Amino acid sequence: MASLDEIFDTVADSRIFKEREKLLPDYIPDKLIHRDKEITRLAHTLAVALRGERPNNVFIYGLTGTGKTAATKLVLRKLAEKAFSRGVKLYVAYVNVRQRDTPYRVMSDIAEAVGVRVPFTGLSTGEVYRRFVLRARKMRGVMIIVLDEIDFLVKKHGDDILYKLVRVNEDLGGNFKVSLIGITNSVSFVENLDPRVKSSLGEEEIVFSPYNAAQLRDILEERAREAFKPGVLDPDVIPLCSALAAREHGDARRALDLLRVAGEIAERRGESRVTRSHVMLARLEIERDRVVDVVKTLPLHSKLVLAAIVEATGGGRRTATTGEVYDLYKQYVSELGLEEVTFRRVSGIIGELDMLGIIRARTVSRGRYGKTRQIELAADPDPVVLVISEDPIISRIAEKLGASHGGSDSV
DNA sequence: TGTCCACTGGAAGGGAGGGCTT
DNA sequence: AAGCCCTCCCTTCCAGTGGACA
Repeated sequence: MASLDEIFDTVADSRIFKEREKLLPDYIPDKLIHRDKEITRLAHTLAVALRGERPNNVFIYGLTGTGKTAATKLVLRKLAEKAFSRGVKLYVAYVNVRQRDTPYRVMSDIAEAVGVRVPFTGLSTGEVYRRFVLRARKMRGVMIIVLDEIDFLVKKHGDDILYKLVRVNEDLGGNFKVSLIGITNSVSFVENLDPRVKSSLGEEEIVFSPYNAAQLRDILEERAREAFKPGVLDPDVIPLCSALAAREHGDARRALDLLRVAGEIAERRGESRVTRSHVMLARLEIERDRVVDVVKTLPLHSKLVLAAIVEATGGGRRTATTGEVYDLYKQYVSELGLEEVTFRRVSGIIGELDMLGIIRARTVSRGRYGKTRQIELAADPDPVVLVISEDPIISRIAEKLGASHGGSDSV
């Protein structure tokens, strides 16, 4: 174990990083390579705001890590600077709808962007909207509202709020104009929108296609130049990160994460170069952290269902059905002296765990033997069991779990 | 060819816990 | 304090459903 002194010194006098922040997901460089076309398009569309006109609403499509958010933020940042220097009133509300996942929270963020203070609960969504409109009517200027990952909102809460926002200008008089940018990685969700919302939001559409491995390499090289000290990266590190990320539909964020975490691992070990093996370790560490984060925040019964899945699948060695999982779950619950949730709920929880990528559940029909889901563990069972055993209420059964899968298939 | 299993997945609603306004 | 409203987790009810089997 290194002494604290040593830890602080190795990090403070990093041999690896020059500016690690340049690899963080929220860092947006001044130039995004391989996205010139898209950025130009968006800039042209939004530029009319500088004349005080309302830009067309824009719909932006593209898979995760294709630069949609970064490009949008970049253009808006520059636009805001330009507006400021020209004395044009421009307001921007950026809302990530996955994090702010209710109509109420979305609406409060929008209201706060024009200076309306709203409590985080207690009001109706309609009231927040009314206050926003009241304030906005007294203002002049252009407002651009970005709804990132908009599909999440619609999936959970329908398109009522979009319908309202799309028509907000009718409530505003003429001095304050609102335009919307919707960002989504799901093309299919657009089909289910109210046709009026669809046509209004889609006044302009921009598609971000995935990066290929060569483009990812360019991006990483550019960023690595700023982030790392010269010469610390082994020559095959960037190609490896790009190749791994390209395999996952050209996700640049993923590639940057790999590179950053690989560097962090090298640094932690006090090594002076980043190698292939650091990248492979980074891959495991990233996945592990994700699993830990997700499982930690699960409600009690979801953890229990997950525990049941771990046991029913023998720590990921076989598949299990919903019925098997439910039986085990019931056992745990009675052992712990808790009340059980219904079958329907367990089925719902299984669906949620699938969405979170902790398990994979395929519905299959076994003919005479009914229709069920075939459930397999998608995550490494070790971190799952670890986190579950940290929950004071259920740690007792987690001990059994640890024994049952035995850590035999650990990393 | 129809039956029937073991579920799925949609819909509606409830109530606890939070916090607002008046 | 009363009266609302919101979110989260959950319940109840129920109409499907793919395909092995008789």
